[in-house]
Amino acid sequence: MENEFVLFWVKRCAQLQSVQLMRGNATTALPQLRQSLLSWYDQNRRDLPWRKTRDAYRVWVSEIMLQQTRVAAVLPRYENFLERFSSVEKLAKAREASVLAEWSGLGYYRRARNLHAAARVVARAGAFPQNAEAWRELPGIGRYTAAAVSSIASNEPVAVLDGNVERVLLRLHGKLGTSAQRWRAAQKLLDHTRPGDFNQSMMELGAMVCVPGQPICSQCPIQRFCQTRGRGISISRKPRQQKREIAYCLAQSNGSVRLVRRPKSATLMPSMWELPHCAKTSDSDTVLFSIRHSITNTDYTVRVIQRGSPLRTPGLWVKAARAEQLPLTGLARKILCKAGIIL
DNA sequence: AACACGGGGCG
DNA sequence: CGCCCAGTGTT
Repeated sequence: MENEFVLFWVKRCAQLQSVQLMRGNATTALPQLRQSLLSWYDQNRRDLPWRKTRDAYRVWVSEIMLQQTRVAAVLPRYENFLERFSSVEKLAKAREASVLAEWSGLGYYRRARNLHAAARVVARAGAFPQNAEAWRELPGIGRYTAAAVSSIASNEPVAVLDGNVERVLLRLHGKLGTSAQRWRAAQKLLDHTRPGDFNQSMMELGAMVCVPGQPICSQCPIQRFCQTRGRGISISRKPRQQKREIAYCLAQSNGSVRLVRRPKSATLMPSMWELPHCAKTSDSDTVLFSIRHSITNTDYTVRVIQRGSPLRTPGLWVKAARAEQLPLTGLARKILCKAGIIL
């Protein structure tokens, strides 16, 4: 009886706090929300390699890699990259082709080019930018990444807004305003004592609990403050994937493979290496294997062809060991791996 | 505000 | 095989 009475008041207070939060005059609910989220994060956060450090360079590299890219895809590549380019000075001194080769398969290669160019700026300056506004001036660093790096590495109280945070905000408040309003909402929520952890806790919540599709509200630490609590709030869909077919030639000889370099002027993956295209096939050609490769909104079915007649293919003969060090496109790497030519 | 830019995982 | 994920820079 007494327990029920207490429970009633706990719920009642939660309701009142939620209302206050929604109306924006909420000075009591906000600290509790922050505390709940941070406690949850402390106990449930995934043990990711970039969370073991607050080193600006390492945080920076992780944020660039994680742009538009899943954690699972970054995981096997992050440590390798940092081993190869162990400091911002080392990265600055490297050739762009080496950086691209290490990035091969991660996609959005402009990220790697910008990271490299920015490393040269930082190395020349002799110091990392000291706040988000300064980070923002480097190529490849937009508003999100500047806030992420600065809050995590330097505890600057500046909020991040990415797809995860937007989804959390949408469900928490039941609506999403304009872009400017979203940034303000995120900033208003931010915990100023632990800004880096708070930012990560918002993104972690979006990734693990407040997921796209059906959120797992039973596990949500801020359910009490949430306006929607799992009621059908979702983000609009993307356009369908187009299907296309394409063929490449796989020509081998004496431990070498035929490769072509994309034009420097190409819009897509300039200067990177791939297999020669196979425009048309003859009866003597063999389909070694087919693989799927999906890029943005195009879903490719790729046939890998071995020429029956010794047709002249463009490109250069490249030793297998050498090919591995080239900036290969993800697809080229995938084909060479599947053919057993590289690892 | 719209578009271009890669690639992988899941069922 | 269909479906899902989400920052930066340019126009």
